[in-house]
Amino acid sequence: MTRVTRSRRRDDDQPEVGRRDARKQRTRRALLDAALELIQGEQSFNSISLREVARNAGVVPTAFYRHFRDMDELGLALVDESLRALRQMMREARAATLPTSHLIRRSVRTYLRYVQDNERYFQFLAKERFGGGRTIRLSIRQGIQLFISELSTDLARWPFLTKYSTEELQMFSSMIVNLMVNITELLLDTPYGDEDEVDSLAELAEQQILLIFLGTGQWIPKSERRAREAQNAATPELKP
Amino acid sequence: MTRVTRSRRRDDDQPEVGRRDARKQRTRRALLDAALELIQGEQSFNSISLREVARNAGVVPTAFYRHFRDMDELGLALVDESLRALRQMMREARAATLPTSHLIRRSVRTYLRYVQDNERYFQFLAKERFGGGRTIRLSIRQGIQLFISELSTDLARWPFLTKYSTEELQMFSSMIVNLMVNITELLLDTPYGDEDEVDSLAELAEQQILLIFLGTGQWIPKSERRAREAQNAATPELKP
DNA sequence: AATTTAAGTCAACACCTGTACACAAAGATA
DNA sequence: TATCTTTGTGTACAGGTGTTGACTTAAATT
Repeated sequence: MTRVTRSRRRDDDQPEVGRRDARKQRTRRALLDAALELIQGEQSFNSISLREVARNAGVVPTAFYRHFRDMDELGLALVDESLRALRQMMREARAATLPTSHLIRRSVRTYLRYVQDNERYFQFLAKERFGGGRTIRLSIRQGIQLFISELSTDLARWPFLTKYSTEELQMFSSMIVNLMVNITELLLDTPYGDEDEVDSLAELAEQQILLIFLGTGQWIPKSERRAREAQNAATPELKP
Repeated sequence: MTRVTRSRRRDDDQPEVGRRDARKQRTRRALLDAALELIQGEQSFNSISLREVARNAGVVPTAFYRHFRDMDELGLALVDESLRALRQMMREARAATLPTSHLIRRSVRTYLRYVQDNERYFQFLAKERFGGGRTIRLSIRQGIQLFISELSTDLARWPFLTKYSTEELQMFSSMIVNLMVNITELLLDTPYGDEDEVDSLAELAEQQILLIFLGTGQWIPKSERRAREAQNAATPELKP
């Protein structure tokens, strides 16, 4: 019972462009948008129903199944979409090369602006990072881990960080990324258009990142630590 | 139509101890426990139903209303319970006074141990911090802010931090607390009993906290910054 | 001992949910 | 043009949901 009649679908994964597929993509988009909109108003992704999504997309419930097997699959599609958009933005942000302090300032500002412009996606990510099902949670965390790795390789190119192992650089990066995640989540709960609040959040982020860099300046690389261990305390000590 | 018949309830808020109230407290507890248990298995708080909670507590749905107006009220009770327990634990942890590095190590270890022992509460907090309704979200954030303030006043007593303003100390504290929140959320997703993973998480937390303290050692206090501004750059600069 | 109070039960309601199935319409294929 | 394929519709069902009101039962109060 193998399928003999082959449709015009080609073997490569290029998007279809027929009039019918255009229509399909349009309602698929409508479903995704409906879900995002409902998440903003409602509580979380798994407290909205398939019927609600369909209704909000102007489509009958059963039509939903033409696009997604169930709500989980739609959720995964949203994760993918959100992270893909974010990654592209970060790639653009890294294009510019500037002196350190300006680079921090600029990166933070453009990132926060981006979050504001794509609020719906970040609301979704923030809520599902821990609230969602296991698969969704894991794919979000995996996405964040990817950002940490990318930032890590960027840091490796900075002159005053070359002496550190990749493991150490990963730690520095993860602190910065986590810090930004935190700021993001604060930003999402500030009423839209409150530019003063956004400014102070940006300033806070800059200061926190700066503090971390100041810390790295004093951090004793793992490679050097052994030598000092012989005559000194085990862990790098604070200067009182 | 003021109520004339007064029950034996006294005006102070001491807990009642009658046989009937004992019974009431018992099923109230059963409801809270049922909710916590369901949250662990299910997705999030707002995807579990009143009937489920009642059923899981061995009680008929309508009995629920004798204890909580609706699920939101139960949610708030859970927030309160979770944070109250945590605060008490932190108070105990601060009791011991030890040299700096040992104090960090000890605090981190006992905290993580506590999280493991009260996993259900922290699961709930992590999931509802962003996934829940507005009131629950806010009361959780307010609770976290309280920890930041308490840590901040503790830091103020440390000799090498006395030169900083309360605002700056708040920033340091918030970084440490947020860092620990992050570690907590990682801990919650490690399978129970994997002590090696717990150990490496503890070590990671210690290193990150240490890095922040190293940063504070290089941080130029706001009070001194003005004097340097005259002849130097605006923000404290990195030594390359 | 008589009465009041309150925790828990029972049955019922109107509503919403996910999904199955048969069908209509229109684009794609032959 | 005739046939096949696919997207979306309509109907229907079994089950779960929050909330109601009138009830039992036992402890607390008088």
